[in-house]
Order: sequence, then C-alpha cells, then structure tokens
Amino acid sequence: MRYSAEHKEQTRERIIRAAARRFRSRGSEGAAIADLMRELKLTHGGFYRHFKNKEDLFVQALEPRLTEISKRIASAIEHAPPGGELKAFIDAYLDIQHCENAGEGCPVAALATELARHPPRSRVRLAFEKILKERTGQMAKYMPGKTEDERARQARMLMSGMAGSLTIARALTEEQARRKFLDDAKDFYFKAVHA
Amino acid sequence: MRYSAEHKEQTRERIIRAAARRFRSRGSEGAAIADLMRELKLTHGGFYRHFKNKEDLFVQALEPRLTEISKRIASAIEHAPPGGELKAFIDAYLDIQHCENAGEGCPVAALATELARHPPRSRVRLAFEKILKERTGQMAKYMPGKTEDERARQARMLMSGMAGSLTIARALTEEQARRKFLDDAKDFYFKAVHA
DNA sequence: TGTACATCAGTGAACGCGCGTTCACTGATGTAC
DNA sequence: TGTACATCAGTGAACGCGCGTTCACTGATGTAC
Repeated sequence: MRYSAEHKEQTRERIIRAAARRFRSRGSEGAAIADLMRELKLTHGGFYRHFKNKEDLFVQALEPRLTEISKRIASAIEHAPPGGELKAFIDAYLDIQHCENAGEGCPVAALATELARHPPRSRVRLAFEKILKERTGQMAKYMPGKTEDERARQARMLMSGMAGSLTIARALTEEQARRKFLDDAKDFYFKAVHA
Repeated sequence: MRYSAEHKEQTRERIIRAAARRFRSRGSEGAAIADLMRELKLTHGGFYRHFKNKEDLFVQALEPRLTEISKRIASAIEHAPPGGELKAFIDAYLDIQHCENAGEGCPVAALATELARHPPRSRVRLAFEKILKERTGQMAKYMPGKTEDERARQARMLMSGMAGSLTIARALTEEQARRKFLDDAKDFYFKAVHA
C-alpha cells in the first residue's frame, strides 16, 4: 500500500521513541530490531526504509532523548519556588520513579558506559558530547558560583555524580535500599554544590 | 595430556584474570569466550573444564576484582601522610591512568549499568551488592562524620559519585577534556565530603 | 473525469555471521597391582 | 620396578540460536496524460 509522507514520518517517530526506551532499559545490544518492530505491529524488513542501520537509529534516538530530558528538567525548575530551582532539579533527577524507569530516564546514566566503548570519533560519541555540553550549559545558570566557568564546572560535576549514584542505586536489589540510597544522594549533592 | 591439579588451578587463574580485564573494558557481551581463550593460547572447548558457563565466569571474575581494588585503595591510603588519606584515595580513583585503563580499573564504574540489567536476585547482583557493602565499609573509616552511619553514607555517595564522573570522563572524546574533567572532579568530591 | 503506470512503506523468507555450548577424541601422567 | 589401565585438561569440529541486513514481492495511492 502506498502511504503518505506524513504517515511515514509518524512511523519513523514511533520507531525512534520505542527504540530510545529499549536502548535505555536494555542497552544497545539488548535491543533487537525485530522485537522493536514487533512492538509497533510491524515487521523487521520495513525498518530499513527509515534507517540506514542500527547505529543510525541509535544516534537518532539518542539526540531527541537528551533534549527531551533537558526540557523535563527545565519544567521541574520552572515549577520550583524562586531560589529552590537547584533543589527541585536534584530531587527530580534522584527521584525513585526515575530510578525504577530507566527506559524513560536520563540517557547519560543509562548509556554512558556503553558510549565510552564506542570508537572515540564515532557519530554517537560526538553527538553525546555535544548534547552533554548543551545540557550542562543549561543547568549552569542555576548553580552557585562566582564565575560562569565555575558554574559550568559545578553543573558537570553534579550531573556526572548524580548519574553515577542513580546507576548504583539501580544495581541495588531491594527497593527499600534504593530509596534510602537516593534520599542520601539528594542530601549529599545538595550540600556538595553549596560547599 | 594429563595435567597436575596445580596446573589446572593456574589456568583457571589466568582465565579469570584475562576475563576480568575483558569484561571491564568491553562489557560482558563484548567479551567472547573463544577470543579470551585464544589470548591465553588455548582453545574455547577447554573453557568448560573450568567454568559451568559464561555467567559463572562473570561472577567468579567479578569478586576478586572488587577485593583487588579495595587492596589497591588501602595501599594508596597507607602511603598517604596522616590526615591525607581521603585526598589520596580521591586522587587515586580519579587518576587519568584509571580513566584510560578501564580494563584494570574499578568494576563498579565499568559494570554497574550492565549489572542493573541482570535479574534482581541473580548471583551477579547479589555478589556485587555484598562486595559494594564491604568496600564502602572499608572506606568509611576515612570519612569525616560524627556517627558510623554518617561516615558509611558519605562513603557510599563518594564512591557512586566518583564512579559516575569517571564514566562520563571516559565518554569524552578528547584526552585534554578528560584530564580537566577529572581534575575538576577531584576538587568537587574533596570539598563535597567536607561539606 | 478516467485510465495506465510509477512509487514506495511494509512484508516475510533467506542469508551470513558471531557466539555460547556440546562432544568425541587425544595423549601425557597418575595410580593400582 | 614394571605394566596395564584410568583420568582428565585441552582440542577443534559441529550445532543451534539470535540477530542485523538483504531482497523480491505486494498493493494502495499518487501522478501523468
């Protein structure tokens, strides 16, 4: 059947969304194309009408997710009382829901280890780095610190540290322990950025 | 040919060492048994005289590595001037060499994401959790903090945070950027634990 | 307005490859007598 | 001390499976005339 360009774009969008979820919750190697397409009630062959190959999908799925999270963060910050932006951000990032749902969450925490194993100048790594920079830039303005540079540094440290703590929390086997770990982390990072 | 029990034990040890390196630098899925055995000038078939399967190897390779790192940390701390133990530890963990050689480094930073994807009550996760507890317990005594509990919390946060920062540093494409990132991190965490 | 042809998203069989695992076999050395 | 047999680490071919990718085909709709 012939489909409209609009229909094609919608399918593409659906593939990207589902893929981003699978990549984050299972890793790139854990997410099979046939399974992904089956989830969307499609067959695997059609995949290649939308993407050159799996890596192409990975790159294209990564970017919108990173910016999506940025927006989510921005929204959490906006709804915070004046002066409470940073706390709102930390609490939102280290939330138990974020911990339990890696598929919907921060791609940095979910995929950084894997990305580090890709070749250094690969598209994925360059895309990752670019967006990492954008994101920490966006966060910087809520950071304490005298100079722009100091605030940017703080933002980078806060983000990488929280990503690490979130990852470790996810590896704990008991939900109770994860909750406690995250609560401790909220405390720790809030104090850390004010040190 | 018939081999002595001692010879067998040595081979087993060699497999575990090489596997631990490969697991950390490439992840469990990235480390193939045939390649591993070839590195040791053996063939893949012999592998099963030593391990039940690949997961068995993973569990057995993980444990000694976690304690090995604990010893390395202990040694770094011992050689530090009195009162400088914590700084010595932070500097050792966030060292550029540690960053560049994931294969020889901290298994928490290298494998936590992957571990979180294993089934919750699996041998690997339980082993990981047990040793995580031991290690942070060991670190706790160098932490500032009034109560034992507070020191333990600080140790957990420091470790998970630094693991995250190390991971992000590894994902950066330029060595210069990695060095700067690590230096910033050393500062950040040193101040954070004294906050 | 109607007709013939082109397009192309989606289908599903097939291919090739990597990899974990199995298995019959080898042969040097340990052990029983 | 010598001999026959058992053992078992290691070999390498083979198997099965999952998965990324290719390809000939379908058929509804767009387009040219």
